Amino acid sequence: MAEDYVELIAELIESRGEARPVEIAERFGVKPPTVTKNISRLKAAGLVRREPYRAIFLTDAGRELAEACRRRHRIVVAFLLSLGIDEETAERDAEGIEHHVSTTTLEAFEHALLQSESGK
Amino acid sequence: MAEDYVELIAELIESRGEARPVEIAERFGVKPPTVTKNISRLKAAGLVRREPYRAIFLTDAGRELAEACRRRHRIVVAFLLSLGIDEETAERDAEGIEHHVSTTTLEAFEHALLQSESGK
DNA sequence: TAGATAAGTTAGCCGTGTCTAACTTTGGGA
DNA sequence: TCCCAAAGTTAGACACGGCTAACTTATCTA
Ligand SMILES: [Mn+2]
Ligand SMILES: [Mn+2]
Ligand SMILES: [Mn+2]
Ligand SMILES: [Mn+2]
Repeated sequence: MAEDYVELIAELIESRGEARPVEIAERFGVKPPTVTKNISRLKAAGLVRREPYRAIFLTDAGRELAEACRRRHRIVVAFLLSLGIDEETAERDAEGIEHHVSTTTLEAFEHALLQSESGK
Repeated sequence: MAEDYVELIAELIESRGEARPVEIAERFGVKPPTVTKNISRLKAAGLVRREPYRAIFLTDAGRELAEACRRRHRIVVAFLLSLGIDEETAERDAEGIEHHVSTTTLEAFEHALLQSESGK
């Protein structure tokens, strides 16, 4: 869960300028109290900094995790697309697959990606 | 959870002749009470048939699910192996990835597998 | 500069999946 | 045959991630 949250928070800060619980709730298809509770857990885990009723910020640890997750996400999606899978499905499946891809497998995906690009 | 359980149960019945909670607990690295509770849930879901203190059997629905899962598992592992990933990692990652692979993606994996075989 | 409305939180519930401690049943060997 | 160790179950606890209902805070607008 933490991974998806910090990833989204980083994206919201980048695109909207700030990360707000409403947006998070909408994107995850979840109700606001669920977001409140999960953000508290992220805060307890030291990934997020925030005061009640205000926007959400990432700590250094949170930002690092977010970057790693976003990179991994992009690689998994690109890899699935390179297999000829449609964008809709690639995006949806990647959202689950990304959390189970070891460094080894991620590297294999990157390598295969390079191959498919050169052979295009 | 159900998917991993019926998969293992089918494998144990095939190899050992019967599926016993101890074995399941060991394979999943979980304690016996956890298995008891989860088996109850499988029974409630109509995937498993069983009386207390006896071996576990799959219902028709359970057997069908198990077959689908085992097939999907094999394809995901074979696909990862075809990428040059070591068996250890392929098996471990597949165990998580399999639950997030749509039919579309599974077919893409199969297709890529055929390509890699012909191009070997 | 109020309200009204939107956003956010709190409290309390639920199901899942895990655990430990303590109990019961089963089945094989003396 | 009977007893004991292994297998299995029950009870009760906990964390996670979801929900609704009800409340509080912030903000925008008339
Ligand atoms: Mn994800
Ligand atoms: Mn993602
Ligand atoms: Mn699995
Ligand atoms: Mn599997």
